[in-house]
Amino acid sequence: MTIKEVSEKYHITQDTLRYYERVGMIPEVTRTSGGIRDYQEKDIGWVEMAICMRSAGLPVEALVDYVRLYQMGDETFQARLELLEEQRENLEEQKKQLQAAMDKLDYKISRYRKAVETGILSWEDESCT
Amino acid sequence: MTIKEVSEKYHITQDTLRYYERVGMIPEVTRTSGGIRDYQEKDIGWVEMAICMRSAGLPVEALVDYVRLYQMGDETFQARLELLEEQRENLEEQKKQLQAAMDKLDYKISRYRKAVETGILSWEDESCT
DNA sequence: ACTTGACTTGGAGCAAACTCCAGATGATAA
DNA sequence: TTATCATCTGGAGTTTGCTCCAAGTCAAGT
Repeated sequence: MTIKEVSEKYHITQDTLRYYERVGMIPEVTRTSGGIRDYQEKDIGWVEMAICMRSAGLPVEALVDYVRLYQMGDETFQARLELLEEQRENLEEQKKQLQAAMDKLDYKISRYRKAVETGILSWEDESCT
Repeated sequence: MTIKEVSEKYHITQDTLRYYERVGMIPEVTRTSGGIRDYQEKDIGWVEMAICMRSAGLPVEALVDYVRLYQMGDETFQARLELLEEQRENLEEQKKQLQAAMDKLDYKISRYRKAVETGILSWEDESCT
């Protein structure tokens, strides 16, 4: 698969794909004899995972660390597990904050809607605690 | 409440508090006659809301827009509601991506744990599709 | 062989969201 | 009143994560 095909499949620019590889967020991609990227299934697997993790907000650096450990082989097994667990906890925390903000937004939206109905268009508490 | 007290209460730097005000993410804070910030309840309400929304990833610009509309008065009521609804949808999307990443992480972690038990320390699919 | 178009690299540029700094001013205690 | 400390402002600097560019190479069609 060419870089163009991968970029179209995952709606991500070619520049970003090269960037991910350059910084080590994914391992080096398979090349043709001429030096052109030719994404194999395993390369695409890494791309998918990178996109998924980034879309959830995992830092690039965490993924770089993971790939580095992965390439160091089986001795880094425990370290990799710990890295994943740490990132999982971060996402858990992030989820809580997301939910808190959504709850607040929902509350404000419901009040705005009610205000539209009644024609009373203002109130005091912007924080909605 | 002084800026120091607010910064300690919400674990946010004084610089960030000033920045939020400077860019218009919160309305201008009440001042003493000497020009020193003296956060009142309503100021703190805005700070709380700003911190909550930012922690969920809402862009600064969206909050600036909201405050601007708020300060323009009742004519902007509908626009404010729409802004909130749009941001709510963004969070909904963000939540889905977060969940997808968490599911993937959970799967990987469970495989790593199983591998530790059995002593078989590697497998092929890094993408865990 | 030559042209056209996709792909390559290294490095520069950019937007977002802070973060830090210097020099000035305000508040407080001796 | 003077020293000390907190806070002020405007502006510069930093970090993260891309994004763009120029100059060169590769590949496919004529």
